[in-house]
Amino acid sequence: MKTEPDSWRTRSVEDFLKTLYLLQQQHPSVTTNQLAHALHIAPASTTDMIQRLAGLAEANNSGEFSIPEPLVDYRRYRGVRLNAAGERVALSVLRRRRLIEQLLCRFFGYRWDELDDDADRLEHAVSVRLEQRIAALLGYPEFDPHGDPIPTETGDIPSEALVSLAALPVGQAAIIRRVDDQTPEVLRSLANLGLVLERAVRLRERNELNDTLTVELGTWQVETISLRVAQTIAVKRFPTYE
Amino acid sequence: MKTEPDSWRTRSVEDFLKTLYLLQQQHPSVTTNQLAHALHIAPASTTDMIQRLAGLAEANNSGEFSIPEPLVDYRRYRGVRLNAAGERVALSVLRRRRLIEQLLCRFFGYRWDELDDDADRLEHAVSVRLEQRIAALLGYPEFDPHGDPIPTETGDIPSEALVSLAALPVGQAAIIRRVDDQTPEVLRSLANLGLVLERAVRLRERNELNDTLTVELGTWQVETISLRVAQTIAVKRFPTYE
DNA sequence: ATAAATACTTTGACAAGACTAAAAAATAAT
DNA sequence: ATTATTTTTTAGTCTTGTCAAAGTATTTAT
Repeated sequence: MKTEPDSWRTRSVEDFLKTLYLLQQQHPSVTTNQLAHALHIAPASTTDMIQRLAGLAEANNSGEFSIPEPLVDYRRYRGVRLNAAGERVALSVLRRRRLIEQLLCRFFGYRWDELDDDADRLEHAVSVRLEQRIAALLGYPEFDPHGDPIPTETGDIPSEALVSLAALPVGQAAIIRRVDDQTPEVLRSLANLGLVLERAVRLRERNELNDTLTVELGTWQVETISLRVAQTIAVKRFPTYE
Repeated sequence: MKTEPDSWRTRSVEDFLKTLYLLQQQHPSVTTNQLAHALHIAPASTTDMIQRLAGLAEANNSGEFSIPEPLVDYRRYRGVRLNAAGERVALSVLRRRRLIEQLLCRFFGYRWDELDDDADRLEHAVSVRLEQRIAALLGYPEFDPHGDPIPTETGDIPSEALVSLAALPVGQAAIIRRVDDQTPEVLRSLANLGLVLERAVRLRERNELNDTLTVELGTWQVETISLRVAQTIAVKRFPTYE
């Protein structure tokens, strides 16, 4: 009876749990199709995976493939959710991913819009030991290059009281902490405008007519961005500015 | 007609080419069994792979699996060799591998006997871009943590005139440049004795009776090692010492 | 209330990689 | 030179992960 640990944590299982976790942040219950779309696999394959992770593997094609315990709650046609065990796994995957992203930025000069490809590939190749060393080398960072929190080894999630840049009152200063958009083009254009993590900004004007916002950066620079993009920028309110 | 490049460079193909290259350093023509043993796969699987890489894929089970051009010369029952194209690929795999090993040592504090597991996993997950950045971060190193040369991007192999520590005349001083043994236990014990890369040593005595060598390290330290191990230690002769 | 549209599941298939068993070729021994 | 042994190859099978197509369930709109 081989006890080779974690042999069930294949690439596709880890991707699945991570993606499910992220989708759950927005929708309380996640549908097969949402998952299939996010994972770029067919709905049929998604159903397959869900059933395996719910512990209903028997009937299917998928050999034995034993998972130690169910990782999701699932009722057919009714969507799927991570249970406590599944969430633990998802958080550990997310931790590794975000540490890798931070490493690529800080030590290898990647821009925040160039991370996806390489992080995807490394994510499943980094051992626990290397993950720990990366965390140490980076000084145990709490946030990744997009400002997303990096779960700790025990599964705690660092957090700050953040609001959307779009929701800031006019005149209020704040510091950019997180950008939820992942589109490379958007990230690049934000960086070009100077809207990067830890940058202090002040909301100068809200133009409801054409759905734009004008913000001040430093004393002289003034930039205009769309309301839609501003909603994806999470900021920490800051009492004084300049 | 999709031109997705390098989709044929799977993990097993890269491992195969790398291993074949290393075996060729010692034996001019490499047998199926040698490869099977080194790769830890069955001889039958090895034959399969050889035939695919030689461009003889048709008859077999292996779907289409198109390789752009043959990478090995092969005559059945007569062994296999890399051709020029295959050697180029092998060297690029080896470069990536050795850069990774150097990175793990220099930035993540791995000892030279701890590299194998993690390097094996990362080897196939590092993109060309990341490989270039690693090389830059490390200052374009010429040798890996065991002293093996790191091929350049153009496939050149840095070299020095080295001899085995076992072949040194008594009294001769030299600098340790490479250790060919990969066994973790041996590497660890060498490191414990102080026999590490770049360390200066002088051969004090050769004891033919019990096949051992005695070497001086610095002024005071004297250590004894077996002739067998000494043969795997490549050194650069050094005119003066101390 | 029922037809149409949408969402989900099942079935069957395929590809890559690896294995076992048995046949064939090459090498060694008598 | 013939037989025995070893090595290599062939043939067939298994596992994991993927997809397409067709069938079933649920929801929506009229």
